[in-house]
Amino acid sequence: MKRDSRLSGVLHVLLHMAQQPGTFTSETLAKAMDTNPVVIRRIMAGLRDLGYVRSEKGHGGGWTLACDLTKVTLRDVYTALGSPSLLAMGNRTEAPGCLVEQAVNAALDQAFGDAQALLLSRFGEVTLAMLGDDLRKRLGSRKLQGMSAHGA
Amino acid sequence: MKRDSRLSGVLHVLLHMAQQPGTFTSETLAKAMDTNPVVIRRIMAGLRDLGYVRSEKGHGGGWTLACDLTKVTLRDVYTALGSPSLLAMGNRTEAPGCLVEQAVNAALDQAFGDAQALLLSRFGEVTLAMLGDDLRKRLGSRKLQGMSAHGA
DNA sequence: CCATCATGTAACATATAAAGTTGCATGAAA
DNA sequence: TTTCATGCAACTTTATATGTTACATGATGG
Repeated sequence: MKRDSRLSGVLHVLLHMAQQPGTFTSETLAKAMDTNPVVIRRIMAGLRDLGYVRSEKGHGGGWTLACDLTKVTLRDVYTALGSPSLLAMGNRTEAPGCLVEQAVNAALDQAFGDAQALLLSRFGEVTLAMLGDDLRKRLGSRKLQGMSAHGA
Repeated sequence: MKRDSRLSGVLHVLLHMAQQPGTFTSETLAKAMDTNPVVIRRIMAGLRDLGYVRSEKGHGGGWTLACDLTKVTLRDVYTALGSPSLLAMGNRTEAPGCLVEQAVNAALDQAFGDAQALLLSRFGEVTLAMLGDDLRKRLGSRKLQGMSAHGA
């Protein structure tokens, strides 16, 4: 399966925006992420609907942060993306008539459920502000070497 | 992403075989699983290479179990499949130059790593024999209703 | 009012990986 | 030597994330 990197992508966008106040166009963000503006709008749509960011059209328009970064967790962002499936593996058949399959599903579902719960729990423990703090640390040590955030 | 059901599938096959001694052709197993014989051979190849099952050609040939079901865990089976990726999500870019991306990756990798470790650990706790026991329980209660393993 | 800018969205194209299918080679048994 | 079964390569199909194009919508500045 192709790995889903939307969560990674949207966090990257949010963290970039958190680095300085103001509005950012999809094109600006897309360039920083080396992707297409439409992709930015796509992954941001859910966040807008939930009020974490705002978007405005026309001159001077673009995206702005509209939430308390200390309150929004990775889990909130994940939910805003529509809670895409976390696991690459699944049951061959859901609700099978075959008892053998039922036994297999029961065993796997147990493990899958635990892993999903753990992931969501971890996501819930990390706020965007924490990511920003970590980033500032990285920026600090990098600045000592005279390099920028995107530096080679 | 399309969900990988090979682990589910191969466990189904093994559990079917464990229900009665003897050899099973790929075609027989494929019919029970409602799939193609080549798919069976494909998902069984790794298990054969590791000695968990044997395959023989020609008249009377087919697949036979060749392991102690109390010793082989779901993790062993997973490994035999080639340890396919467990998570549906991943980082947008591995080893990025962008510090923002590095911060995002660090946070996600933590959660992803924990979830993977938990899954592997759970897999390691469940043997094929345990699956068989669970299946027998299910068969028992179903028999009281006059139904077979595949019965609708 | 209108030209410009930016988002919103649909539609289409591409990439990747699992699952299914076909064809044939290999080898064992009757 | 015919039949049966696996081994395997190559191809098709399907699903999904990602990328791209085109155009509608609406806001701003002239």
